[in-house]
Amino acid sequence: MTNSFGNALRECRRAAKLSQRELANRIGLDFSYISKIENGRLPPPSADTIVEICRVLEIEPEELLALTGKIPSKVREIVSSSKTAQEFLSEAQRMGLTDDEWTTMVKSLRKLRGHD
Amino acid sequence: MTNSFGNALRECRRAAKLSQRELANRIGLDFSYISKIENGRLPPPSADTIVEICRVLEIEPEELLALTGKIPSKVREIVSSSKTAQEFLSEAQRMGLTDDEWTTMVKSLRKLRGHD
DNA sequence: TATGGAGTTGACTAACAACTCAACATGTAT
DNA sequence: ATACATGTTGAGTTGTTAGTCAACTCCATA
Repeated sequence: MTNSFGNALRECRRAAKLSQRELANRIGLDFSYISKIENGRLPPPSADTIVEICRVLEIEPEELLALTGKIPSKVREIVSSSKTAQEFLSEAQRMGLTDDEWTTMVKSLRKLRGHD
Repeated sequence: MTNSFGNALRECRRAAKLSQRELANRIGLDFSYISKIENGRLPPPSADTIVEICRVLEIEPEELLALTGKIPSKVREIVSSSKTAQEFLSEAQRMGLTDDEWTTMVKSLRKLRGHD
């Protein structure tokens, strides 16, 4: 529980068969930073960096992000720029949506346009 | 456009008939800080300070908070704790929802349960 | 046994956030 | 004219975020 992010990152990185150096190079970070994060010596990186890491590891960023309590800047942008989006989220918060209900909403979202 | 928060704050403060010094004193801030914020010389204060300001001015903090582009803590909580909620928002971001579409989503949200 | 790849650690830093302090300007009432 | 409340500004402070750099250690294999 103390270092769930670091542990998850290490697992994902190993699953992708990358060394700390390789991963770090592809994002443009110092490899020692990766090491410290994996060992919980430093807190998780910024949301944007997490997204970058996931891009390189070819995994979806949601799980790692959820472990950190951080919100990616793109998402923050829509949330803070659209009044209607805020309304939506306030309502969702008020209702206290379950995971299943969120999943239903994702489906509604996809039905909004023809299904791509 | 450039300084909506500062302008709104100034209006609210004047409506409450408080000087910058009075307002600042009641929160425990330096009055010159209020001045700079009102003039857009400094960015809006922290969310907590905004809430304090609103408490003193006897107004609801939502409007001023919304002007700052900061994510209200309620919303931040759901978004950061639920992987599915993040998935939803990432998808919404990817699709670039219009305001009308967000409104549709709010309706879907309400249909999710019987109408409370 | 030495060469190289992988990981760990301590010390340091640049940029930013959220302010304070001191000095000065301006407007108003006396 | 002056006294005082109010507002503005430049410069500096303190803490946090998100890392870097150089110096190690450990391990496999040629």
